[in-house]
Amino acid sequence: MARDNSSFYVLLGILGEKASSGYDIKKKVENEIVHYYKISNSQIYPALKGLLDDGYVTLEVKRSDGKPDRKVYSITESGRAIFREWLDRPVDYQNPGGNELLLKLHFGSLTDIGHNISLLSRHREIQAGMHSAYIGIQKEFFAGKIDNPQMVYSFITLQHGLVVTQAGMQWCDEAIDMLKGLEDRRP
Amino acid sequence: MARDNSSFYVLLGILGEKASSGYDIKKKVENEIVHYYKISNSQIYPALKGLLDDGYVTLEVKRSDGKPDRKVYSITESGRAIFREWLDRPVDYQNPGGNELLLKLHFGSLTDIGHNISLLSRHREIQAGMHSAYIGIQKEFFAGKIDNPQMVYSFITLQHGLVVTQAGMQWCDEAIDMLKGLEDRRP
DNA sequence: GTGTACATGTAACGGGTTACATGATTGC
DNA sequence: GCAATCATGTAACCCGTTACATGTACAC
Repeated sequence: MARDNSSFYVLLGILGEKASSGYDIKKKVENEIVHYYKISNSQIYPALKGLLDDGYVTLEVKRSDGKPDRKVYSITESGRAIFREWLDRPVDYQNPGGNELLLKLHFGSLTDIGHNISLLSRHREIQAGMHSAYIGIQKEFFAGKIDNPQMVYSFITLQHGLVVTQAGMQWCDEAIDMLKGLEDRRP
Repeated sequence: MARDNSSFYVLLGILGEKASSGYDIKKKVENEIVHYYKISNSQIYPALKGLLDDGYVTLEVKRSDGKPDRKVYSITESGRAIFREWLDRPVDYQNPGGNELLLKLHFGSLTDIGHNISLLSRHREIQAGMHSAYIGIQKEFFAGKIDNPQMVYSFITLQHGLVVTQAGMQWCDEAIDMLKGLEDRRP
């Protein structure tokens, strides 16, 4: 695949569930994945063309009178394979946005539970690492005095990091528990 | 200003505290603002040139033998004005990253406490709105059965939204309290 | 002699956004 | 008569990243 970003995989993931047109995909993202992912027409349509060129999808044009023609794309075996490969690859924490994990979990049922648990465990570790780093900085704050107006603002941004990483850890724990429950019931 | 993104304002904010070279700015961002902002050389150096052209900064070249020359930039009155104007402008929640609030709070001591409180209040409202939307979706989940493996993953991503917005609200409350404390002591 | 800190920059690329273009049908 | 929904797409732009280019001095 020429371009190797998450949007290609989102398309493949959606097409993996159901053959769809660009329009369908847009709607689906807007209705279901909105909260942590966005996609625009100028990404979707060229990307679909690219996927078609690479043989990851096939195209069928459906004519319907009254409404415009629909170009319905279906995933191929090689498309499924490359998508699965992406799903199973560890999350890239370098590139920003940070929603790649959410995206992969969204499609979590397309791989095995153990893999999703390990994605979450790794995320938990990273959050924990950041959290304890923030705790370290917080201790320095408390060692000095925090009455200085400039420091209050630094403290507030620090506090943000603390609260968010804390919440992230909590979320991971809950999610892992939930998946372990599933795993026990369906081994 | 030709380009109107946060990086320009970060530069102005840093220069507002102290006249610095591009190198100094890079270090400062790496040491102090890392957690929610990154900047690279290829942004800094052209941006400084742009600020100079627009008259928001002035340049003084300091020669030092042994080490390379330092190009030290100082903010001008018009630079301060435009920075202050940015600070006082409400956070743009459209553009992603979502760290503009953190950035503005980082420089919070350069505007008045009341303004920072209102930034935080607005943020709290937005978080609260999202949170209750998530609660609504969660109710739908509980109405049906969550045993379906596909739904577990949707539930997990939903849970992420819930936990994170919850934490965001908590953070806002703490921060607002802190700033109100300051306000009372220095009115 | 190897790496790190100091210091300034450019080129190419990549991914995403906004805005625009087109055009039929349905409901108010 | 106007807006919304269906449906596909392009062009321009913007912001940011990676990688590269160049060169000194000091510490190990």
